[in-house]
Formats: sequence, structure tokens, C-alpha cells
Amino acid sequence: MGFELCSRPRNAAATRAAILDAASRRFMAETYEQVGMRDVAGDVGVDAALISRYFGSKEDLFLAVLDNCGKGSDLMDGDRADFGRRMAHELVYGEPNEGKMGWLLIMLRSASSPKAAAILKLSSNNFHAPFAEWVGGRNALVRARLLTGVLMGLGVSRDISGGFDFDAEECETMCAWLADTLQGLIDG
Amino acid sequence: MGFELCSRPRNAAATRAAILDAASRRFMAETYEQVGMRDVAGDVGVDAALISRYFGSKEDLFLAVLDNCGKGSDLMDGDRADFGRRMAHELVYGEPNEGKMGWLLIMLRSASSPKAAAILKLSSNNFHAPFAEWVGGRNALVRARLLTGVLMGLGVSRDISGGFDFDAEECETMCAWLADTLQGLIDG
DNA sequence: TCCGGTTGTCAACGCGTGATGACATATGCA
DNA sequence: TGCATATGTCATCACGCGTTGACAACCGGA
Repeated sequence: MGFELCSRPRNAAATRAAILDAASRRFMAETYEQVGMRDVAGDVGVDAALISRYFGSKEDLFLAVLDNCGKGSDLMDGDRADFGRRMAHELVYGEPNEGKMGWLLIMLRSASSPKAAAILKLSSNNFHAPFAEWVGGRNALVRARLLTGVLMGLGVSRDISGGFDFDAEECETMCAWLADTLQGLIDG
Repeated sequence: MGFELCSRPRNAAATRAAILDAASRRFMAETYEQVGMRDVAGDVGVDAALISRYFGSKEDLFLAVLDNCGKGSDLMDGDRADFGRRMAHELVYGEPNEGKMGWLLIMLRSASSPKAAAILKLSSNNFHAPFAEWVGGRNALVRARLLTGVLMGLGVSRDISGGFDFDAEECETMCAWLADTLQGLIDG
């Protein structure tokens, strides 16, 4: 970040992609309202007006981010049999605002914002439908929603205190419970 | 709402309380940034400048709301043996932004806002400590955090689509799983 | 009755936001 | 080389926000 300032070649597609990427990271870490066009532009090393030109409005940019994130959701990367342990470990020991939960983070941050929520609502099924299919089994959609719900909730809970402030044994307890519960939802 | 306009008696304590109440409801339903002084004042039927006079700044108002809400948290009202079923029913069938989860809703809405999060972080233990004591048993604090996490997460999940759009059987499935899981956390 | 303080209103300020249109500069083709 | 267009920048606008200080209305005690 920052070295883009020197000698960026004039390439519309590349800078458009860079803007989309920077916006994704911002929307994962901050509220819809909180993400500023000038911030995103600053990350890329570009003037804020360019975003308006490429994406139209802020809402359009957010929509583009959702479309882009929804495609390759990394929740479904990896072995199904290991899902619970993987996510539990990510939640308890992983760095906030990183890792395999990009899409969930965006939903989380923006769900309470009316403008973003209206957009999210449309895009939400684009995420849950394939995820439910991946989950499979009886009542797949319900279990998918429960999974994303629990993951998001613990994400909030962790963020509030900036990471779980537990000792090693407590972390193990939490991690184990989470792994069992999440895996139980996967297995049906 | 609105009838307060006529003939409110000039009573500082009462209007101060009314402002606090209106602000609480706003902070349960909207993000910290999104809640406007003019909105809160409008709910009470009062000028926005009065809030600044009574509470100082917006942050101070938010802090006052947290203190006020934290006192009588309704999560702990009712029978412990019935906690799971009660909360599950509330989540699946209850109206959004109402019911027994006021404090959780505020945490949820405001966790992603830097200003509010800083305040929340301080006030968070004021909530979790007594709740953990109410939960009791081994690793009470971990289980309390898991409980609030799951509750918040499903709250977000529900909000995103404006209520769970499931048929009756699916709602029952979800409700049953939630009741079991939450009660399991309570019982240890 | 009049006066002092409490309670509430009003207009305005400074700030930051998203968005716009005019302008500058690099690129690629003839 | 020279021009047309793509690419990016800049100054600026209108708006909404939290906050402030001056003003108005009301009440209670002398």
C-alpha cells in the first residue's frame, strides 16, 4: 500500500480492479457509512473522483464488491469433514478482519445500515443458495443460515473486545465447542 | 410518539429520561453513526440542542444509554431451565428490534463503529460479568460469550433478510436446534 | 407584581461527505 | 510527428451532521 503511487501505468482495467479490491477490504473492516470514497481512493493511490467515474455511485461500488466477493467464497474451500475445526480455529485464534470469512464480514458490518442492507438483501441469496447446496442434506438452507449466523455472531463477539481475552484452557474449551457445533450443523 | 408535543410539562428529569429512552430504542435499531441527534430529539418532541445540553456529546449520550441498559438486562429474566426455548422462540418468531435482547442489539449495531466500539469495549464487561455469574458452572465466561455470540449472530442473520423466510417445518427445525444448543450452553 | 433562574427553541457554524464538470496529461493510431 | 481519445486530477457544489451561543417562554419565591 503506497508504492502504487509511483509509476502506475495508465491501465483502466487494472486500476478498476485495484479499486474493487481496496473497497472489498474496507467494507470487510468498516461499516458501509464509514467507508469513504476518499479512503478507498487513497488506498489505491488515485483520486476519489475516479471511483465515481468507474462505478457510478457508492451504492454501485458496494454492489460490485458483493458480486465480486460472492463468486469465490472461501468458506467452501477445504474439506467438509474438517469444516468445524477449521472455522473454530479461525474464529478463536485467527486475526480479525482476515482469513476465510470475507463475505460474512461484509454482511456483518453492513447489515445494520439501511442503504447497504437493502442491497445486501438482494445479494444475500446469491451467497446462501450455493452455500446451502454445498452443505447439503435435509433442511440445508436452515442449517446454512444457522452456520453463517453462528460464525458472524462469534465474529462480533470477538471484535467487541478486540480478540477473545481468554487463557489457553478457555480458548481450547471454546474452540472445541465451536468445532463440534459447527461440524454437527454440517453433518446434519 | 408525537403526542408528547402537546403540553409536556417543563420537567427536566422527565425529558432527560425520555431522551434516554428514545436514544436507547434508536441505538437498538440503527448504527451509532446512523442515529442522529435530530432523530432522537424528534422522537421525544424536543429540539436537538437540548440533548447536547443534558448529555454533553453524542458519545456521552451513548455511554449513558449503555449504563442504563446494562442495569436491568432482560436476558436474565425468567427461568434458567427454559432459557434455550425462550430465546430460540424469540429469535425465530419474535419481532425484530424488540423483545428481550436490547443490550445485545446495541452491541450488535455499534460493534463495527470505531467510536462506539471504543465505548462498548469498556462497558462490555459490565454486561458479561453478571451474565457469566448468572450462567454459572465451569468456564462460565466462555459459555456466556458463546451464548451472546450465537444470539447476536442469528439476530444479524435474521435482519439481513428481514425475518427468517422459512416455511413452518423449517422454522420448527431451526427453533429446536437453537433451543437445544443454547440450553446446552447454559447447562454446561 | 416583578425578578432570577430553569427549560426549551432557533439560527448558524465548521466539518466531512458523495458527487460533478472542467481541466491536464499520457497513450496509441494515422 | 500530430491529433483524438482514454485516463486521471482538481476545484467545487450541495447536503447532513454534531455542536454552540444567543434568544424566548415559563415558573416559583420575594
